[in-house]
Amino acid sequence: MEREAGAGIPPINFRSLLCLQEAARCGSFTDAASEMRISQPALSQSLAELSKRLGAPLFRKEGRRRALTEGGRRAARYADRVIGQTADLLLWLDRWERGEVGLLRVGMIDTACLYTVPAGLSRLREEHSEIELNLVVDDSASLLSMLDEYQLDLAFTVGPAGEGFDSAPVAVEPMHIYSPPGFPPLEEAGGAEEEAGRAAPEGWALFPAGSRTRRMVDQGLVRLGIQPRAALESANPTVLRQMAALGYARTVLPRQVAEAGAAPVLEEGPLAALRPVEGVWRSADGLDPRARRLIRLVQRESEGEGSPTGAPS
Amino acid sequence: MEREAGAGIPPINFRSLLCLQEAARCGSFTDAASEMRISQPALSQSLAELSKRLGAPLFRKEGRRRALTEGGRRAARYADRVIGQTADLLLWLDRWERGEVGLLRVGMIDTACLYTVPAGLSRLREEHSEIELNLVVDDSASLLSMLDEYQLDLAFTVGPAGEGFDSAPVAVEPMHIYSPPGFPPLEEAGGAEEEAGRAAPEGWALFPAGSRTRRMVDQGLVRLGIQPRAALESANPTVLRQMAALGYARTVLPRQVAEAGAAPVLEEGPLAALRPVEGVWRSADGLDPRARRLIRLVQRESEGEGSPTGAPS
DNA sequence: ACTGTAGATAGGAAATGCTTATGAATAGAC
DNA sequence: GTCTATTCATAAGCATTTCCTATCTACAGT
Repeated sequence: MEREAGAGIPPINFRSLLCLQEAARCGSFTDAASEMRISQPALSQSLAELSKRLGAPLFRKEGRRRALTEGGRRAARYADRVIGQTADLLLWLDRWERGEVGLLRVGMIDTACLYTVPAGLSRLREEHSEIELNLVVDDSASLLSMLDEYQLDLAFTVGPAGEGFDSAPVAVEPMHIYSPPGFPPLEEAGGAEEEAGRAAPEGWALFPAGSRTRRMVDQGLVRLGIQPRAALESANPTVLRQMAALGYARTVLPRQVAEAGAAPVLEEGPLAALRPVEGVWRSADGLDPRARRLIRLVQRESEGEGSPTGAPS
Repeated sequence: MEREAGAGIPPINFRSLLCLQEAARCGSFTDAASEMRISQPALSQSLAELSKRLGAPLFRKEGRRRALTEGGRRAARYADRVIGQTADLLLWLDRWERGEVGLLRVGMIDTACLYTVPAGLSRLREEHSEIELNLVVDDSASLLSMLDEYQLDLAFTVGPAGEGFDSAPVAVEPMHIYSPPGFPPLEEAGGAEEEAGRAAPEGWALFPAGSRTRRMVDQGLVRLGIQPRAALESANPTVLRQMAALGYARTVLPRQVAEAGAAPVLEEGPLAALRPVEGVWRSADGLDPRARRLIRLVQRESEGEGSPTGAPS
């Protein structure tokens, strides 16, 4: 047998609970009705209905007034509780709608987590400590699929987002070619593999094949007349910087990443790509209010550094 | 300004909360509707109304199904709570109507408290420990006025109860004249005040003038040709017995009282009155279910001792 | 007995809720 | 790709509920 949850519960209307609460408080139907801005017969009937549905008398005649029975007192306490809980729920839902409370699940690519987003995230936690945050760091493609599967509410990824998503730009990261100190000039790196005096560079340290950034970088390098061979692949830009810094390979990095490390300093070459970082969400559901708040804060905090060119819808 | 308690709370119907609960449980509107034995559009509309009234979206489209939003989950938890509390209330009210729980305020005259009622009271506490008892012992007139003022639900008093009250008999107490051991024969007590050899009785130890029992006793004594002079008045029958036992006066007592004491034993004279003890309640409100239970138990327990001749209505 | 007050009842209008029939969007099969 | 089944939304009609105004009954105080 199925559990018959809630079976046999009569159709009670909240108005009738308010009537009961007010009548209990006022000790008079007439006063309670005028407090509630409804007519006396309406309140009277409402209470009669409630009594019938609860299956017990809530009032007894006492002179020409009506006094609560014991069951009535119990029902009134119940009404107080329920109305209180309802008021709480309404308040919470209102704040939820405004984006002041609730859960926000955010996905970010590495550089967003390292540079673009954290300032805004801090501001959000300062200004709205009741927003619960869930953070995930992964590559753009994974984040977008998590977004699509409702495991995230917002993702900061490399644009463009594509079908089914809306987005707002939060930063544009200039990606330059970076070479280890003392590497031969870049022009020769494209064709001549053998170099006199010291070991020629084996290849490039690059984002993984198939990633959005890698595609972007490949195209940029091709435009520069370079056909790179990937000697090392990593989704972690810090790893790429480290490899370059150790002299194993050239790489292509967002400038913030390249400049972030301690010495040794990499030599900045030409611009290979402009990587747009966007806040992305499912267009079907619209932008979560908490997500909108975060995007705004991220944009404000990164003003001047990246180039936020549009506001979230 | 008045406190605007519960203002702005929309008219929510419990059906819609049940819909939400069921939809959350089933994960499907169609299934939830069939569980609730209503049509799918009814449930769908009910939820749409609820969402509108709460002012927040409870579901989002996810494929061709609808999934709870965070607000929806919160609202569903709220619905669970409210429905649970409602079920509790309904259960309690039902048991209250059946007289299995609740408060019972009982008033009793002394002898009822001492002899007639306690056995029934014990049974009631054994069988229905959830009935909260409030006991008052006083004279019949006081008890009836407390009953009238809604300070009692039931009173065991000397009948008849009178206008505005209903009653059920629970016992009839034979009240005999009791004389101290060695007192002169009763015939002489009426007229001759002086007696040879020892001090004649000063008079009678009687219930207070104005009390129901006193009136009853006075009439009985008159019928026996006795015009009693009250040497001592007390509402406490044990006091009367004690005075008689000490040889100060004759008295008229319910037999149970007279026989209850330790030695010395009083000499039982003729029957002066038959005092009816009744369970009494306000006719306007009908008999409280708990009171009915107690009356039944008192009648059953006193079977053979008193003479219960009728059942409570 | 007269009067004012508290609540109940009656009749009608508006809102709410339910039903069946149908439409739109989606997932899965072919 | 098209076809089909499924899931929910929408529409139209009817029943119920809820509220109003007007009136009535019961009671308390004079």
